[in-house]
Amino acid sequence: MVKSKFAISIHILSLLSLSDSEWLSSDIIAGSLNTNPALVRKELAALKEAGLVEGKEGKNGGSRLTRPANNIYLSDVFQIVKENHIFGFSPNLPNPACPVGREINGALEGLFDIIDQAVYEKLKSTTLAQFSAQLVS
Amino acid sequence: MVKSKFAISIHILSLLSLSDSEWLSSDIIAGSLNTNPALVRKELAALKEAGLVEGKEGKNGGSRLTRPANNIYLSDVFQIVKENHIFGFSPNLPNPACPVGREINGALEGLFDIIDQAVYEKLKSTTLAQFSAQLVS
DNA sequence: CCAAACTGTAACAATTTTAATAACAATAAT
DNA sequence: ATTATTGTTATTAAAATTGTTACAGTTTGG
Repeated sequence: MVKSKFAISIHILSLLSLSDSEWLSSDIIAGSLNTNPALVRKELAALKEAGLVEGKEGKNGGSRLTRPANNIYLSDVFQIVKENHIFGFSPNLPNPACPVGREINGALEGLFDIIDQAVYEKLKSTTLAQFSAQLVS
Repeated sequence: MVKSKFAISIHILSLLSLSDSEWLSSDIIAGSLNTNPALVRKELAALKEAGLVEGKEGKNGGSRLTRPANNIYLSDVFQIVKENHIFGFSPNLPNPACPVGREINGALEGLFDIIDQAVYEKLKSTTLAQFSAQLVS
């Protein structure tokens, strides 16, 4: 996973969640994130592909949630942005002539699956509505 | 956290755990990891600073565990290599003129602490001895 | 005591990953 | 028609990570 994708997606979704069904442009969102609209659209593309967000092209277009924020779990977001395990493997293939080198990645894979699952379960206990409510108190 | 540090440290510690109190050189360890001895020594430096490993300089020197592998928890390793949160923040400071931008990082910080803690607890349930035993079955 | 085998550490180079930017066709509103 | 906006691709720039080299300092064994 690209480390910061989760934070960026949560930020975007929080804005959409609080904008009350308005179409929000990538320009406005980029302003809050202090980044580039094209970057925001790339992130939005993933959220749209996953069905969490819908887009409207053309003038006065933008993005909005497809379902209420209290029906979106932070674990859903994790699942969307998660491309790899949270922990990474060593960049080089370990030495297969060594017993440890031969077996380590398989063992790590099993461990990493367990960790990913634990994070998923933890994130399942918070909805986007609960999270974004903190931001306007 | 540098993503792959955990995997590399676990690999090193597994080798030390299975080498039965012998001093293991960074050259041997690098051979199993298929990387450079200097890189291994850098990782070892962190493990030594944390008191998990001790080094012996000079000829026939090397590294070994300071305590039995069944008294080392994978959570100990996590704590050593973890420099930041598992999840990262967006690289830019969010816009403080936006209510969401102003509050988001604080809210994320709280969430990230919870996630780190969940991972820590999960890793606490496995010892280095249990992990490395899988590698030689 | 000397040569050899190590560690520990710093500095630097190379590579890879990530983020930023630019560009533009397509679409919709006014 | 003109303007605002998405969706997408390509490219450049920046940052992070990994690899490499070098060498002083420490032990061991002959």
